[in-house]
Amino acid sequence: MSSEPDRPLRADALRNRRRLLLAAEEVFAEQGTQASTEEVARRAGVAVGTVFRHFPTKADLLRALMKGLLQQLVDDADALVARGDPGTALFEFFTRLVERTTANRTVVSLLAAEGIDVPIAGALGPLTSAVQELLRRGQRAGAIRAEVRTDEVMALLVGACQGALYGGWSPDLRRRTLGIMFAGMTAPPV
Amino acid sequence: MSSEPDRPLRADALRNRRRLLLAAEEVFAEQGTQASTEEVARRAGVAVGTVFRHFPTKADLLRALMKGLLQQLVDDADALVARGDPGTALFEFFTRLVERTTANRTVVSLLAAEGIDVPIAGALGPLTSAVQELLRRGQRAGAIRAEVRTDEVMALLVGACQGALYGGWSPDLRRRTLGIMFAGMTAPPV
Amino acid sequence: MSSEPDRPLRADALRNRRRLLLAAEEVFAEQGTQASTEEVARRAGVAVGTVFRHFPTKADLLRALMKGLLQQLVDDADALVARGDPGTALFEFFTRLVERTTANRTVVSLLAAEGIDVPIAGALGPLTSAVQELLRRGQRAGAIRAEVRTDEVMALLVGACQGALYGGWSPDLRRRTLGIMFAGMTAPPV
Amino acid sequence: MSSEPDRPLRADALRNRRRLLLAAEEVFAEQGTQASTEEVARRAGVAVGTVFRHFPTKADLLRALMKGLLQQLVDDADALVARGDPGTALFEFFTRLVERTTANRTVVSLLAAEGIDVPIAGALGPLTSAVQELLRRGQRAGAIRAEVRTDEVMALLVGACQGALYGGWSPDLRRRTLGIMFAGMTAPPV
DNA sequence: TATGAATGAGCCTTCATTCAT
DNA sequence: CATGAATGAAGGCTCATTCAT
Repeated sequence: MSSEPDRPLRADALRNRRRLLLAAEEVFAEQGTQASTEEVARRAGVAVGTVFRHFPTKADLLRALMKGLLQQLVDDADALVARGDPGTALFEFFTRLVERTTANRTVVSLLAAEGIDVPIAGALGPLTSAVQELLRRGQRAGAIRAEVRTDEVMALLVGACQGALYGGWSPDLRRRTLGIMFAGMTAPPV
Repeated sequence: MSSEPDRPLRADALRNRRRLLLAAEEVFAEQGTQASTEEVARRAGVAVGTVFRHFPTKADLLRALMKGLLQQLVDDADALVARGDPGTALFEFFTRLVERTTANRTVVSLLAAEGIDVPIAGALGPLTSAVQELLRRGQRAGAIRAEVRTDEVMALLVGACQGALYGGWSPDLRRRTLGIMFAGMTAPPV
Repeated sequence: MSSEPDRPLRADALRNRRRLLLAAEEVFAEQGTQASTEEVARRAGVAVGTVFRHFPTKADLLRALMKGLLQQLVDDADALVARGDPGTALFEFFTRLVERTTANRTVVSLLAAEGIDVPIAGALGPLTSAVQELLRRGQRAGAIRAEVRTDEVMALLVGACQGALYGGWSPDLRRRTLGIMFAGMTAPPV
Repeated sequence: MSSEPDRPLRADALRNRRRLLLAAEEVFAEQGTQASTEEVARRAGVAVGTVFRHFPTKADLLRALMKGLLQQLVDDADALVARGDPGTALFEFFTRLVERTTANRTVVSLLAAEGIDVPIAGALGPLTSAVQELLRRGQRAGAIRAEVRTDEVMALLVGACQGALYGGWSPDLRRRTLGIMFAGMTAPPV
């Protein structure tokens, strides 16, 4: 599910790797990316050395984490492509993502991670593709204006997540704020 | 302009205070709030001790910086309230703010500052008031839907800034993304 | 002998812990409790981080040191209780303690440590008990007056150590000064 | 009264000097000699620069303070020499000094000042002379044994002060502890 | 391979002392 | 002379990373 290793690992090593990613997600979600590696190790029930054996650098750990999280998003989007109502699938995706972000700051925290030079643009590729497909279907279904492009949608997506995170949106505020974004994608431009 | 001191200072002290805030803005904009106080001092051309004489704590420096930056935003908004076209003033404000953020990550970096317990909600008060006025006028001018509330607008504002910052919006992308937000505020909801 | 760790440690860690306490005793004895942690590390031949791994705070190090030193005193007193001549054991204890203090200001320096909130009164408990027993035996042997109480004896003990430390008592002066204290405990009051 | 300056001073400078010594006594009594020079200045109602104009070094300030305090003790002792009951004057002096110390840690704090290399032994000279005289008279009056020497008495004095300071002697404990010292000076040795 | 102790650069902050105003 | 801002050397402590066990 989350971020496969580069090469086959012994069963216990693989288990540790998974535990670590889970623990890291928790810890960074709670405390931001400044949380210490020690804390991640503690939460995973291993020693620091183990963290560094699996991820030679804190940045590597963050990268792996992000890769896994992005994959989940892609899977989510793909599922909506496959089974969702074309007219609302994109909006549904937005809503879910923001909901998740509100409760879990990891994705955004990672996007915002200042010290880690993850080639985000590149890593975002697969997610962008999935969103593109959702967008295309929404447009075909007549629910979204034809001129809307994928990069705007991605921009809105990131903005919504960040805004939700640092603004602490309530469910109601979230609904109304996204409502405006959705209306903007539907209606003719100003 | 930016964050007045609590008490009258000698000419040289005042000059240093200003230099410090300027340097801090630069440094934190470039490196995020984790940049060292030492670096701020170096950039300002003073010794560390001087930073701490003016701002007893790093958090105090960040607070002062934020206060000044917010004040600039409020002034900007107030000017638009006084002299702008009611129908577009709010949108104009959005655009300017995002433009500035794209080039200067400080505001956003501060909003996102995790370690600093700035009473952001409180400090945002005056800005919120100014935005509220811009919104009200836009609504009176018939350019913005009546149901749109201030908190959604603030949410969009923060989201736009954050998105622009971490997404690295080009001028074109910025125009289109904000265009969707504006359309959403103008048009009837989905 | 001196201040056991809370939990089992690896051989090398234990060795370092001991080295640290030894170095700390030396350093604080020479320079007082204001000596830097860095200096303690240097003397112990380790890096600062190691000091803080063993003792999260300078105060913790001082506490541990004091605990160990007090334990030595208690052991010393207990030995005199078990094997000493009841009539002179208490005086013997006084003499030994002061002798040691003259050469090693640590105990006193710690007692006087102003910044460290060691619950001295509490920590002194076991020592007080041992002294009490020495006193009782001295009284039973008819060598010390019945009215003398433990707290006076402790007060004299502390005073003697402090006096010896800051006065730099010579062996002869020490003998005569303690002689007066002992005479005071033996003879009827003025 | 307390520590005259080396050369004549302007009226205001003299006033400041006195204020400073008073403030320093207060501050160091409360917080020990580690209290900051800034705090002394604040308490005296002057700027730091003024402190350093009068006392080029913190150590100089402490030295001056001590000189003044010692002078008070000497005056006290001299008064007892002149007007006290020979048989009890020395004991009276002990009691007063310890009483004062219990409430005011300055003298002792200074004696214990680790960083300041005051030639205490030398500075103690006049006090020693006065004590010597008190002792001599006590011995002539038959109240103190002939073999007791001045240095023992000084040693007991310092010990009593230090003990009282760090032990926090209650009035009762003080009486009993000094009682033993006095008995020891009166009675024949063990 | 896992452990967890050791390392050491770097951070924030304090404070005696100097010096421009 | 007084003022109080500036200096800069420490000091305590953290934490990513390395390495002996």
